[in-house]
Amino acid sequence: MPTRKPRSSRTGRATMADVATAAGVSAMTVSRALNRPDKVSEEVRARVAEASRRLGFVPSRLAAALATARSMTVTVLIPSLTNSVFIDVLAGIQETLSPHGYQPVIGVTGYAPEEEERVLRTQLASGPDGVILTGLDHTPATWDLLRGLPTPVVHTMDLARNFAGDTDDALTVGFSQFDAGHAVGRHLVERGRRRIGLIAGQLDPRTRQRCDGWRQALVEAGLHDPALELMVPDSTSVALGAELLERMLAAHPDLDALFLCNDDLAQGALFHCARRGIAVPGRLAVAGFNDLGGAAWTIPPLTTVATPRHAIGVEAARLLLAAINGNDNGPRSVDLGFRLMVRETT
Amino acid sequence: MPTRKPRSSRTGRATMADVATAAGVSAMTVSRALNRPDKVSEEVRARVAEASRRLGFVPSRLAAALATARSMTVTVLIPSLTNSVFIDVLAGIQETLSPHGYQPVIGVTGYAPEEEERVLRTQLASGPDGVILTGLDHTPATWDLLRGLPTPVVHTMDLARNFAGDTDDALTVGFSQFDAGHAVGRHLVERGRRRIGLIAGQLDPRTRQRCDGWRQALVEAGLHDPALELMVPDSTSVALGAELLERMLAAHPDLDALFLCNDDLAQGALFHCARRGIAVPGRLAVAGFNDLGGAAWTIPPLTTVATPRHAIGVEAARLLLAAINGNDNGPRSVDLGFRLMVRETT
DNA sequence: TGTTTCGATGTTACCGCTAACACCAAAGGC
DNA sequence: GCCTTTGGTGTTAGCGGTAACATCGAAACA
Repeated sequence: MPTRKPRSSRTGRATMADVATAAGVSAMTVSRALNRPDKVSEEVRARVAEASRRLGFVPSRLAAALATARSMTVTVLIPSLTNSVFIDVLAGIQETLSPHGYQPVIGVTGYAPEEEERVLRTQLASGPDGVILTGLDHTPATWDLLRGLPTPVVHTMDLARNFAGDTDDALTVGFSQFDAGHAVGRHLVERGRRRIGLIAGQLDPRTRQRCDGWRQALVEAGLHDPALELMVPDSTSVALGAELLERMLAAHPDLDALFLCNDDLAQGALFHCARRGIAVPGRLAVAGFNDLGGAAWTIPPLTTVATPRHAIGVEAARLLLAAINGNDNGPRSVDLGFRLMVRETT
Repeated sequence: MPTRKPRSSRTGRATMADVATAAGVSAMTVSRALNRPDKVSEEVRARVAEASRRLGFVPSRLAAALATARSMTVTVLIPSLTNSVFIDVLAGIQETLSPHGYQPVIGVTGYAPEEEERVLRTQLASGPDGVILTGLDHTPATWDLLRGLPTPVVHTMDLARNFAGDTDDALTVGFSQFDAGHAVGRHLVERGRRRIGLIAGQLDPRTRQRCDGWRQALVEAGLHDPALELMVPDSTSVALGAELLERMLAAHPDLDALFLCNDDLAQGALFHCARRGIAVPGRLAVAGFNDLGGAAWTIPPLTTVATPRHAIGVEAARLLLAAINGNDNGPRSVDLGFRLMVRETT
């Protein structure tokens, strides 16, 4: 009867104890050899490495996490996976956390604070070392949860000072959506436009802030006409942009400028103009938002607002890492600004 | 002196033992009340629920995972976060796994099999209950790792039968990249084009298969000219498409049709044509690949190949869930096909 | 009425790792 | 030469759950 290898684990995988036996040392020494090599003699280190390799040992992060109370994961909650804005933020987060051994774990909230609360609850069960959220509009229960957390929390895409609620002195990384919207409004005004409209979809708080900023700029110029605002809850798309512009022009043929709260809407609007022979910017000026991939490559190239999405992810992750490591003396709120990209549609 | 609440945990959070004490039962009963309510009397169930709520108890998934050897996580490895193709797949996976309580954990491989191996290694340390990979081109060591896994593995975006290596009878979900490329090539030939070029970036194995299919179609028609192939390793973008088309036209002004291996390249090509006054499809036919968001909204609308990205994610997750639950008698390879979207650029 | 059955609950022993402390031999100080 | 330091290693206990088995009272049965 052949002796079986002493793979003790239920999963059939080698455990630290197996490696210890094979290397003729204790489990603790194996742990040290792997995690704090300087604490172990060179000879033993080599024996452990060899045994470990031979058995194909993969240390269980689960067990380590349980023992050390550090999971090396970070919960990241975003509204949607299909909106490239959040994916860019996520990419920045992932690139920054990864080299430090932290694993982002993604939750999708569908733009709904209640769903966010639910997802956060389930994610907290796996004991993340930090949390990154989108926006500051959370349910009261979510704020309670966050307050009770022993780990740091960073909010992105918005700034505490722009939020109309108690933010608990939270860590925030973003830019002023209001100011960005305002800048677009003012730009259209300065271009001499008088009948300036607004089209928005996906009415999350950030979109609303942009709209508020735009409205404010128009009010300041004495040009605001509520009839020229078309806001729908549907998620944005090129098709929606074309459709909404058509509706708006039917009702207000005198429209001479338009702010669309996301570039895909703007792209749809440009398409509609091309199809209908509406001169851009001759008869209608068009501005978008976000400076997504193709914005510089529409015809004519789209005026829009470049938002620092990737940088927000990077900075949020940095702030979080600092907080995890106990550096709580850095900035609590980081404003990464935005840039109005004036191209040829205005 | 006020008595402190018996929060035993290091993290300050309530543990199951705390809830047990509060409810006047044993920890095991709490566990049962939460996980198998039918095994517990209604009265105790209520007491546990109440105590649990009062203490804000969140059961530690880590501890549960360690005890049950089920982490309820699935490792998902994708080449890039910024390519929307993989995000669409990911969204399908996430939507499908989530209702079953499984949490996708994402790893980014940067299109490099060696990096994939490295990322996989670190991810396996957290004991996922399943693995979903992109493509079938893995390092030998990766294949070894996968073979040794006690959990199921699904490969996406490709089909075992199209792969020129040993796939170990792996579970695969995808479509034939080769056939899709071939369909585009044949379509351009059938439109009567004679000087048909190819532009490709991001030369991963799937892109290469598309190119191979296209080439085969041209060879079959006796129209293949290697000089009309322009393949670069850079990642694709609208800007790159415009630039590469300019280069190709400079060298081959007689070009009358072009297949670009991704829609963003095609969009750039269309932009270049508009700028240079090149009639599409009059003088030059253009076809893209993937049917990304704006493809139907270019001017003119882009002929491209619609790929079932979301469905691939959904189906991959389904297959994986079935395998996790021991249903190994389903299909091992799922071909979700593709659709040639003939619009106005060809 | 005594025995069996069964549903509800408790006990024990881990899962795989690491913190904290114990231990021990060799090196260093006086 | 004796006592302290020190570097290397082992031991013990426990992280927060759960599987498996033990227990026990009441209902069901003979």
